[in-house]
Amino acid sequence: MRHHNHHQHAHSRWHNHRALAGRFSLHSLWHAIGRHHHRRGGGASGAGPFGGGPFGGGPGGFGGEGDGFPRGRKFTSDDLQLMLLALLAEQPSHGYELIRALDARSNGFYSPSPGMVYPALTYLEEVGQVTVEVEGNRKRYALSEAGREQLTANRERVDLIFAKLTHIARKMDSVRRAFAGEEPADVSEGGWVPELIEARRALKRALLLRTDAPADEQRRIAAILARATAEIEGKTSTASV
DNA sequence: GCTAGGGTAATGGCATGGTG
DNA sequence: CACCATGCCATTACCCTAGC
Repeated sequence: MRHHNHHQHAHSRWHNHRALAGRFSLHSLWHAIGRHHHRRGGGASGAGPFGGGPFGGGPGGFGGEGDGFPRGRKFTSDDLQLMLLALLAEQPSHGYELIRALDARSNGFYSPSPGMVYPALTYLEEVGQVTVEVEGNRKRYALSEAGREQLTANRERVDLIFAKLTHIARKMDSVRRAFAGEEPADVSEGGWVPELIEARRALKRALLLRTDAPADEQRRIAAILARATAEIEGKTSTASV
């Protein structure tokens, strides 16, 4: 009800480590401002679904062919917020419940840590997209009107994210089975038929070989891909494999 | 002018503490 | 005893500066 005793215990521990830490207080940032916006000054790569992923310009070269399992960052906090909104739209719940929901939905692939979720919820509350109802010392979050609008505005994005989650979940499952030695890799790509997998691989290869293509050539390719995308979205029924 | 290295900032996860 | 919330620490990526 009215138990407000955070930040009491923190001092002792923080004091200890503080000596060797050349850093300064980042912690106050979270609940003070809510959340740090903008990644960095001129950050080039950033807002993708898999976001400023683990592989950027640093060590490790280019790793993810888009698939493979990024062990580090999975989703941007932007995307996380959208997912939270979507979940809350279905049913108001506590922060912990949301974590578990995400975890379940992705077959354990994506279980955002508390340190990520709670600040996100706090932020959403601050911008008025969710409302908080304190029940004892738990907080029940619910979607607000503004949140509903935000969700509607980004419906497409949300669907994409969840689709990706489902896709990964299936893949996860098949990998698990592979480890168990049950089935080889019949559906290793998450339920895609071999023809599709092969086609996608061929496409990647073709693109890689043209990594140095001049601008005109790149535009031509872009047009082709755009056309393909349109066609895919246009007639989802008959697979032209 | 280009490449390499170092430094700074941000994100994600883990650990601790508290309450029902 | 189990579950939830908060805070701190560690790791990773990006940008800037120095040297060749």
